[in-house]
Amino acid sequence: MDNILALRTLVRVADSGSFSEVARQMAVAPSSVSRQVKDLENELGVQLFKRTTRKLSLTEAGQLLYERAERILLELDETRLAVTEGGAPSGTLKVTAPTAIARELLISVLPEFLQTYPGVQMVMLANDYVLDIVEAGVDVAIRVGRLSDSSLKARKLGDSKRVICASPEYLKKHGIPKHPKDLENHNCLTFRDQPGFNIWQFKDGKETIKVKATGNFFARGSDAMTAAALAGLGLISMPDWNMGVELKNKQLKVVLVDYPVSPPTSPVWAIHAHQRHVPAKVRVFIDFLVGKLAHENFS
Amino acid sequence: MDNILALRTLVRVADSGSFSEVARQMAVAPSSVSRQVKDLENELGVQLFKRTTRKLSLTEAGQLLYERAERILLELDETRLAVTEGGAPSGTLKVTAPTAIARELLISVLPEFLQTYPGVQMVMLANDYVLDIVEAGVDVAIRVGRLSDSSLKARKLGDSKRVICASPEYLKKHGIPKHPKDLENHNCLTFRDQPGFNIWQFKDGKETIKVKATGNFFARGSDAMTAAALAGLGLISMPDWNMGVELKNKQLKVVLVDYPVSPPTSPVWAIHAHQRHVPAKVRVFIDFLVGKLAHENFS
DNA sequence: AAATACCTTTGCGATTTATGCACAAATAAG
DNA sequence: CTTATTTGTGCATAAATCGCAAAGGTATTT
Repeated sequence: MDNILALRTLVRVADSGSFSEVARQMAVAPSSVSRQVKDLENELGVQLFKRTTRKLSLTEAGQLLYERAERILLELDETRLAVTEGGAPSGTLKVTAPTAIARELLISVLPEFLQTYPGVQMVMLANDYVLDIVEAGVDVAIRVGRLSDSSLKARKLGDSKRVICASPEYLKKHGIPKHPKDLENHNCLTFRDQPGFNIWQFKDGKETIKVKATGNFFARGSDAMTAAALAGLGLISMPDWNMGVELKNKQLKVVLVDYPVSPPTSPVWAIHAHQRHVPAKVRVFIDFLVGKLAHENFS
Repeated sequence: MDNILALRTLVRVADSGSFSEVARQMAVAPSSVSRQVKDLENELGVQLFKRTTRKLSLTEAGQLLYERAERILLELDETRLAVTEGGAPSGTLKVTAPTAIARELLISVLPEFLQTYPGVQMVMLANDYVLDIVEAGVDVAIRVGRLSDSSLKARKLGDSKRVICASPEYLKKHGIPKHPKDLENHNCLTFRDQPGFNIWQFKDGKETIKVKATGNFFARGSDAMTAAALAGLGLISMPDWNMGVELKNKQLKVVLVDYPVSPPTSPVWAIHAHQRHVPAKVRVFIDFLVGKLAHENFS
């Protein structure tokens, strides 16, 4: 009775009342139908059909098996649908991303994503240290820059540019720098915990321009930096994705657009565990990110 | 997902958390276990286990399938048990028998049978004409004499003797016949619708003695005959199973025991539809009859 | 009554499918 | 670093399945 096909056959035979009819429906030889039922009978040691060559009817045992088999087959089909998600992605999606990107994503794309896929629930882990995604059971991680673990599959979401920007109020008050060298006369907000934190590098054609950024404010953490810039304290040098909203809302303005900050770009990746079968929720999430970020892409 | 064995494997793997362990339990090669799970994953297009070579854990989809598969497998096992009756006979047993035998059986063996097999319910069709047992959906038929349909399986329950008997009162009043010829001076109760109804034949060694039975009462139907004999109207010639109770209770007494009525015996059969798998209820019923009737056998 | 059409079942050859074994890759433990 | 155990893969073999053809049977039709 561990042969589901035989049970399916049994049910169809009971419904149609004919072996041949079922054989035609299932596009198999009538002998195959006959044998499946016979094997079932032999295995159970019970007659399932009363057969006169011209008429079929269920025996008592057959009736019992028919009713139960129908239930079981239904449950099996429901299970298949549930497990394959019926093609529709579902389940809990555990995502980790740097805090800044997490914030950006939360504001810009996640609401629409969750609305598009109602079956998906999301857990967002926003942290700026690298965690073991398989250890933490994370489905998707957003990473910037070089990747380490090759057992993970990565998909590029775009390139992140480091840009120099400030609030319109600040620029109106102190003027807009036209050349990197102008920065030496500006208030440059810097991290203090990075080595070389105050050396800003620019490209001018093939030349590299190094500028020592100085200012009266130091912050730690990208959020604090952004807040300081918003408050008009000075210029900041930040990956553009850290300020997606502010740039879009013109709360911050990019300067020195003709002098790309060096190193020019660093890739942004969506990575996920490399397994044979990528869950639909993961696939569609990354697809969604790629689609959303293709145009309004960190710039 | 139509492979139940794979589902069983999945459940056991999920329970034990090890492919090898399951392989040992099921006495198959570890590769077999691995492949069954892999095939399941491929078929569903979903990863079921997170595998690190040393640890196994269910994925979200795997957990879903595990829970549902467990239910389904349980139902399958229950179904198998229900259909095979767990070896215990059950269901409705449709029996047909000549009215007289039906009466005898009802009184003597059926109560004990039904008590012995609580799962069995009985429908008794008592009638003296031959019906098509497959047509009528009869499980067991009791028949006397020659059998016609060879597509049916028969088992002999015993031999029925035709005997001459009368009530003790009658015999006391008119005397006990010592020789068949004595019957000519007795009141012999006869059927009227059988050809030669009034010629009673006896064996005396190799000789056949024919006696013309005459009397002042004619009846139709064995019950009426028995009733007439009980009332002391005269002697009757009847198959002994027609009067099992009356003979046992000494309400009727057999005479001429040394002169067997000819033809001497006719077999009594239990017949049932000849099918590959005889239902347990049929088997045990016939076994029960044979056992019960082996000794107190129509005599 | 004979013929016809259709259904079920069985044996057999061929194909498909599953299984075990040996070996590789990977990881935890000593 | 070595050892032992576990999972996964190819390959040869064993087992199950399928379709075809033929037989046996039963209604319906001529």
